Amino acid sequence: MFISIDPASGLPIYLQIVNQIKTGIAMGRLLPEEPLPSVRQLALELAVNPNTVARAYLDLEYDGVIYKRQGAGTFVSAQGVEMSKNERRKVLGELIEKALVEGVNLGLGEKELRETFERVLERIMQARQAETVGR
Amino acid sequence: MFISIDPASGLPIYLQIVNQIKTGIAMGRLLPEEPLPSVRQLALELAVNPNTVARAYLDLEYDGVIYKRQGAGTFVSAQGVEMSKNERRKVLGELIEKALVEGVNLGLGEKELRETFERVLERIMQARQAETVGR
DNA sequence: AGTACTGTATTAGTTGATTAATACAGTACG
DNA sequence: CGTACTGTATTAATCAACTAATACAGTACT
Repeated sequence: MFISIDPASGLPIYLQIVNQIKTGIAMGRLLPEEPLPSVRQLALELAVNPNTVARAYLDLEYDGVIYKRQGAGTFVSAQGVEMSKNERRKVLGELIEKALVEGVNLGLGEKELRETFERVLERIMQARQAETVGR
Repeated sequence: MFISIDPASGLPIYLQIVNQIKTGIAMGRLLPEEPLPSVRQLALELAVNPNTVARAYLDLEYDGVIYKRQGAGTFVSAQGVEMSKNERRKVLGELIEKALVEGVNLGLGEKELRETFERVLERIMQARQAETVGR
């Protein structure tokens, strides 16, 4: 697995797991229906209590990006967020606003904000395509 | 003052203050060198301990968006973040990545991501211009 | 100088988040 | 059917975040 914990990060372990898995899915490194490591397996690998991993998986399930089947394991969802498109746009809008407010207060101009956005978007989209092509 | 606290928000009071002031500055509702309400005044208004407001102001000062002068009060900085442009882009990039990862996992496509970004950016830029023109 | 305003420091109480130990319960599959 | 794997529940310890009470210290301004 590609997950690594940084004890000095200050961010709770379970959130580090959540973030990295979310990023992995968004980047296409984890494809729909692909199994995640079992709670125990990942816990062992990260030298962490199984409950901590379970907590991360719980969050991810709540967000709809993974699903679980007792005895079988945990899997990446196939794009199944039960939210209206408007709600999803609202959530996204708030996160983008947060980023832009920060950017403006850092003294960055409209052009730089656009450039940074494009750069990040391109990177994500290219990563996704590279992954979905290779399998 | 335009700040309002939502006790049910879950977000700490001091962070609600920080966010709203940052947004206010980014939107141009608060202009450089403009004074903020005193710690006591805002605390009274929000029915909150002065230290809570002070804590918010401390964060804002650390981020460089305000500065304080004993006896005189607290003021909006004039774009004074001491960070290289590269560092600032990195910070912004991380926040945008976070937003985009979330957006992708919500099932939004490239087009919708762009649209949402443009919508939010336009809103901020227009607000800024409206404010800076009116004074 | 004195009064009334600024922000600051100290201390302490409360609460919730985080993680872990450990024991439980359900499913796969030889 | 039983063993070995899944995830789950319970409980508890620890720690840090948050907020408040209260007292302190510096500046403005008449």
